[in-house]
Amino acid sequence: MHMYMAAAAGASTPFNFCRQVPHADVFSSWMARRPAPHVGGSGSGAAASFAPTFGAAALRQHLDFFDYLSDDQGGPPPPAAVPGPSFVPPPAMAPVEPIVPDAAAAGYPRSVAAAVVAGEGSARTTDRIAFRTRSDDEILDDGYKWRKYGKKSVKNSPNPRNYYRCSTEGCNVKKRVERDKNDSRYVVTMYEGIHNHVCPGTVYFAAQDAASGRFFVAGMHHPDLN
DNA sequence: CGGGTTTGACCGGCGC
DNA sequence: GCGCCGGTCAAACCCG
Repeated sequence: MHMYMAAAAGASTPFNFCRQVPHADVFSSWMARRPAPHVGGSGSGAAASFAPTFGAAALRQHLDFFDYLSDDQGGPPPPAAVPGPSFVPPPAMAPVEPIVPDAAAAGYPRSVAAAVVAGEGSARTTDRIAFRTRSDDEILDDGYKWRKYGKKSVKNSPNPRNYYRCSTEGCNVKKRVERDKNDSRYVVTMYEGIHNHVCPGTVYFAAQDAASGRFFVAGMHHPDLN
């Protein structure tokens, strides 16, 4: 029999959240509904790896907050696809607003957005994801450490847009945060890139070998909970 | 003193 | 070519 213990250490999380925060269920619900090719340029790995970290329980929490991004016109089309025939939205899941490709939603140059809309994966050079949460606090604690490098007022919006970069050396993940111009109760967050480092504060579970008594890293998730 | 924030300047893409 | 706009830079500043 193994004895498990938690060790404070980093863990390689493929996408941008490494901590279960009140906002995370929004992200995961969105990930579950989102067609994989839009999630990351390298494929569906991000979605597949992310889902176990934020499970069904998370999906059932914090229902009053929302879901997902809006585009600059505020009238995105309905979701084009739902990944996997077996996916069933949790009964209490908050209504999900229509999904549009994140590049278009994030206000990227029209050429890039159009390429993403058209499914031209080669046109994009980074992974981008955007979503919207109802929050008084614009800074959601996603477990990573961010450094603000810019603030800009954007046209047609009364709210400024803030620019953040991952503080970890060598990691060029960025995020933009701004209040929804149509409803300032909501915060629109857009991530760009994949962290290339472990997440500060993520818990590893270590296991002890009964024979030798030695500890070893068993993974990010408690084996009994897998 | 080191690291993060602020903020005006600068730059490049895009539309006209 | 010009102007607008979004994104980034970097110096000054702030804070623990």
